[in-house]
Amino acid sequence: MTPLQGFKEYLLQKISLSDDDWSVIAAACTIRKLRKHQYLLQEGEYWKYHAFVAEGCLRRYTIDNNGIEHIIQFSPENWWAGDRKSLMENTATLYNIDAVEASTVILFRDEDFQQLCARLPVFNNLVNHILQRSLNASQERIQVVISMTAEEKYLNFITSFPQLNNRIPRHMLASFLGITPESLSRIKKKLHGRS
Amino acid sequence: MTPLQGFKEYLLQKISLSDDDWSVIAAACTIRKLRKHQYLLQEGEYWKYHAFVAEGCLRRYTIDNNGIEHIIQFSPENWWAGDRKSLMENTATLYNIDAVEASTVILFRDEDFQQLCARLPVFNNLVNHILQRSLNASQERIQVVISMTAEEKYLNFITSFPQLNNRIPRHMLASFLGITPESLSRIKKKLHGRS
DNA sequence: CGATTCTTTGAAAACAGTCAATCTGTGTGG
DNA sequence: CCACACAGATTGACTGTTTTCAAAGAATCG
Repeated sequence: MTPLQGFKEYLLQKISLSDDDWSVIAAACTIRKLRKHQYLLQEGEYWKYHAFVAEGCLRRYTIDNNGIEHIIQFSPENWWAGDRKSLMENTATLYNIDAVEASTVILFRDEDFQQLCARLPVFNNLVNHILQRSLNASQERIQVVISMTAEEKYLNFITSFPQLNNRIPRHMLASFLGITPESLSRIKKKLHGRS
Repeated sequence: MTPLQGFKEYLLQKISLSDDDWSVIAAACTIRKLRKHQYLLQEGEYWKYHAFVAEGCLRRYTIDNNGIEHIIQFSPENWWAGDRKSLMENTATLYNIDAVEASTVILFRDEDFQQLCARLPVFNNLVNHILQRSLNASQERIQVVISMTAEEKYLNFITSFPQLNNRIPRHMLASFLGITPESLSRIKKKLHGRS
């Protein structure tokens, strides 16, 4: 299945589209392949797109003064990525986004995306819906990180995102959970006995 | 200034509205006064509104198995409150929302709110804009809690939200930062010397 | 292979949490 | 108006968790 077909299926799962609607959308799509570790966005740049992850997995993170990465979010296939803040406010982004695995993203220039929203109300609704879902997910994550111990956060992750657990290097999982790789290693040892 | 006038000013700061537009909006408003500690929403209930905080300050929090409160968010005047997840998915809410101070909120029933969005595109845009801002704020908060020590989180809070610092009891600030009241007390002592 | 990066392990130190007691301020009822 | 009760805030001693630093094993990639 091509990335575009994947995106079409994703859309059809959520909303109903005529063939015409789809051609309008498809016309605005740009496909970009990313190799593992390749940047989609780097701190200081200006983000101008909306990005749908068709294949692979991206991460969004910051780097602190000590050079430590802090992963805000993973975006596996069928999720969206980007930095709406940079886009909305036309400011330099504070985040880095790169590919955890070789990935394929579908890019929309913001102008095209806004036109799609204006032209296809159903598309606009979907966008809002996704925004709300993102906000919900974000707030659940806040609750997790302010209320749980390292071990609880790990357990919560492997039950909430079992499919991601195997795809992501441990040090990135540690960074996502807000703990050190050493701590994560010890927690795993304690829980699973080995490996 | 009445709560409704406050809301009107808030809107006019962000979007332009004709008098007719405003009367349509005002017609959908319900005003609710909350005493300190009074609930707007309690875990297990179904949330059906959109709520604008005109005066005072609300908090949204969960209570864990040990009976400890974890504050996800404060909503002072000119912010929105509620639980979109419960609203969207028609599920029992996982959160509690109550008044930190005596407060006034403006409530919109969801049906009315949707009608406003459909009827006034400019209102719909504002809602999206707020949603995006909320998401940005949420993600900044995630970064703070996964990357900073207790002391850094406290310092970040008092510089980012100086106006809130004086209005909120210390134990609630501790809960918001994800630390214990005792730890917060010691951090303050260390930093400010006293009080 | 060989080099780099990732992961694990160990020991020590820093950090934050717990429990219990004391102190403070506020508000209420006698 | 005072005294008391109560919730919130602070302090101290202790415990437990997590980090740090250093090193040794895996795994991965060119």
